[in-house]
Amino acid sequence: MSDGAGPSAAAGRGRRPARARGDDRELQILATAERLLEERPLGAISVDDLARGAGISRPTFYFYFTSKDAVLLTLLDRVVAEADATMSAVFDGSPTGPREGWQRALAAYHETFSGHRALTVAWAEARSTSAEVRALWAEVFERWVQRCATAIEAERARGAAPAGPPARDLAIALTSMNERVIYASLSGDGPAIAADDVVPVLVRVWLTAVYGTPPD
Amino acid sequence: MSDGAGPSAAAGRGRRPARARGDDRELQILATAERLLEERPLGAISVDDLARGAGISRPTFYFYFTSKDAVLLTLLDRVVAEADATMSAVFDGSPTGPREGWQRALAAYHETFSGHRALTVAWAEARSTSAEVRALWAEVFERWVQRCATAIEAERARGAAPAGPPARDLAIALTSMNERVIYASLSGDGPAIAADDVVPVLVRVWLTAVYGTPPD
DNA sequence: CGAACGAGTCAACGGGGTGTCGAGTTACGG
DNA sequence: CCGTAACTCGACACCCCGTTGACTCGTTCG
Repeated sequence: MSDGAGPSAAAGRGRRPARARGDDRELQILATAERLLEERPLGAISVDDLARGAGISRPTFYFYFTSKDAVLLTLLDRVVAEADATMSAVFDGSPTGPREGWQRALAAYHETFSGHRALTVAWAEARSTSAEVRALWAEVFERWVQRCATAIEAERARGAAPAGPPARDLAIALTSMNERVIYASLSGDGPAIAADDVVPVLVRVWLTAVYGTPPD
Repeated sequence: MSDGAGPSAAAGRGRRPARARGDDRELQILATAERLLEERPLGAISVDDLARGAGISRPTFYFYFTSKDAVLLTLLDRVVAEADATMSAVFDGSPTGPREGWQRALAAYHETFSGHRALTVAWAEARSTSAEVRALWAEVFERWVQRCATAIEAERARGAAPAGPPARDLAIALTSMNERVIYASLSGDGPAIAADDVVPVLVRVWLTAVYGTPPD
C-alpha cells in the first residue's frame, strides 16, 4: 500500500500521471506547506496560501494535489517512513537486555515526532477532518501495536513478564499513552510533561505495565 | 470560573443578557445540536442546520449563541459538571481498599464519557479548531491530574507505593492514556480496546504504574 | 388607549473559502 | 514547424460565516 520512499515516489497522491519538469512545483508546494505550518495551524492555511507560496495560482495548485489534505498526507508519508525505519533499526539492534530495548524504542518514537513538531500537530488536527489521514494513522498505529504485542507475548512466554490482560490490549493502551503524551508535550496546550522528562516517564509506565515490578 | 450547574445556568456563553421566553429556542438549538451530532460529525453541521433544526433562521441563531462552538461549549459544560460530580462522589466514597478506589474512579470516568459518545467525539474534533474548547478541556484535565497526583503522593507517603517519577508526571501520563483509549473506543476509527475491556486494562496499567506489583 | 421600548426575527449583504471548467500558453519530439 | 501533452490561470458556481438594518410583536406605563 504505502511505499513512500524517495522524494515524490509516493505516486497516486498527486494528480499528475507522471514525470515532468513541474516536479519542482510539487516540491515547492510541499516546502511551502512545511514552512507555513511552522507559523500557523493547518486550519489557518488556505489552498491559496500554498499556491502563492509556490508561485502559482490557486487553480494550478489543483493540478498537483487534489486538496490541502493530500499535501499533508504526502508530508506525513515521509515522517511515517522515517519512523518505521528508526523503529525497525531499534527492534533489530542488539538487545543489551530487554528493558533497555523498550527504552530505546520509546526514545526513538519520541525523537522522530519531536523532530517534526509542526507536522505532528497538523496531523492531529487533520485527523478530525480527513478520513484519509485517519486511515493512514490507523495503519501506522496498528503496525506499532502489533510489534509491541508480539514483544510482550515473547516476554511472557520467556517467563520474564507475568500474565495479564491480552497483550494486544495492553499494547493499545500503552501506545495510546505515547501518542497523547507526546502530542501534548509538542502542542503546548494543556498540562504536559516537560520534553526532557517524557521518555523516562513513559519508560517507567511501560516497564511496570509489562513486567510488574518497577525497574532497579 | 465555571458554574455550569442547571440547564442554562451557564450564563455568559450565550449572547442575550438574561431571561426571556426564548429560552425555549435556546434549548431547541442545544437539542438539535445533540441530535445532529448523533448522525454526523461536527464539521458536517452548519450554523444553518442548527438554526433550521430549531425552527429559526440563521441570523436568529446568532441572537442566542455567538457561534457553533459556543453551542458545543454549553453542551460540554453539562458533561463536565456531571463528570466532576461523579468523580467527587467516587473520591469521597468509602475506600474499601486503595486499589478498589482507583478501579471505581476509572469506571466512573469511562462511564461518564461512554454515556455521551457523540458529544465526546465532537469535543475532540472541536479541540482542533476552538481555543475555548481547548481551554475548557485543559482546565478539566488539570483538575483530574491534580487529584490523581495528590492520591499518588499519599500512597507513597503511606509507604504503599514505591518512589518513582514525579507524581504529577505520572498522573499526566496515565490520564492521557485514559483520554486517548476511551476516545478511540468511542470514535470507532483505528485500533481500539473493546468497550467492556477498557476499564480492566486501564486499571491494570494504573495499578502497576503506581504500586509496581501487579494486582493479586 | 396608545406611544415607547425591548425581545425576537429575518432578508440581504460582504467577505472568504473551495473545487471545476475551458481557454489559453509553453516546450519538446517527430 | 507542427502537434500533442504538460502546464497555467481567469472566471464561475457554490457553500459557509457573521453582521446590519428594518420589521413585528407583546408588554408596560403615562
